[in-house]
Amino acid sequence: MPITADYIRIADEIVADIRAGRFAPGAKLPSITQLAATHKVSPSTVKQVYVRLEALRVIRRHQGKGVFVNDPKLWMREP
Amino acid sequence: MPITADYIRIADEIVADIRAGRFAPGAKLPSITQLAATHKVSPSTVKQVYVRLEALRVIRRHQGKGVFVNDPKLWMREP
DNA sequence: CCACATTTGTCCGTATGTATC
DNA sequence: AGATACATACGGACAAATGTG
Repeated sequence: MPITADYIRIADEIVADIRAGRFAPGAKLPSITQLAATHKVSPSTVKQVYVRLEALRVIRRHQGKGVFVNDPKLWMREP
Repeated sequence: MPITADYIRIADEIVADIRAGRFAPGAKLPSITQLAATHKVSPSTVKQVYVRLEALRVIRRHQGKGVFVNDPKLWMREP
């Protein structure tokens, strides 16, 4: 049974949170520092989470402002 | 005109290479060390390239073997 | 306008582990 | 056994954008 990497697990949790409505489209996600603290990982790891979610178009990163949830219509898809 | 980050520029070049047929589906991409050398960036930056391309499903990373091109049908799309 | 704190952006270097050849 | 290659995580350094006072 493979253990999932932190940066993928955390990314998946954020996607699940969005799908569950715990983060609305346009909402600001926790800062890198905060997320690192709550998940007990380094800021570098959280940055990688956000790089991944940005590639998936789940979020937009905005330097100096924060990280924001994209409209799910932009990224939701089957499979 | 904003300058693009290395890890995005390199990722885009690889996608362009695939679209142009310079890398066929299933082909093995250059190793991280090689790609870092030819682009004059650090291995860390190339890893970030591959994390991004994996999220976009352009490639599969296979520990100990290499990085391979996915079938474009898996990831090509109109935005 | 300026100073400051906060936040993300990018890149680098290192350490350790695991898989493959 | 040894070499090669990717996997993950961490830490640091500096830049750039933003907001506040």
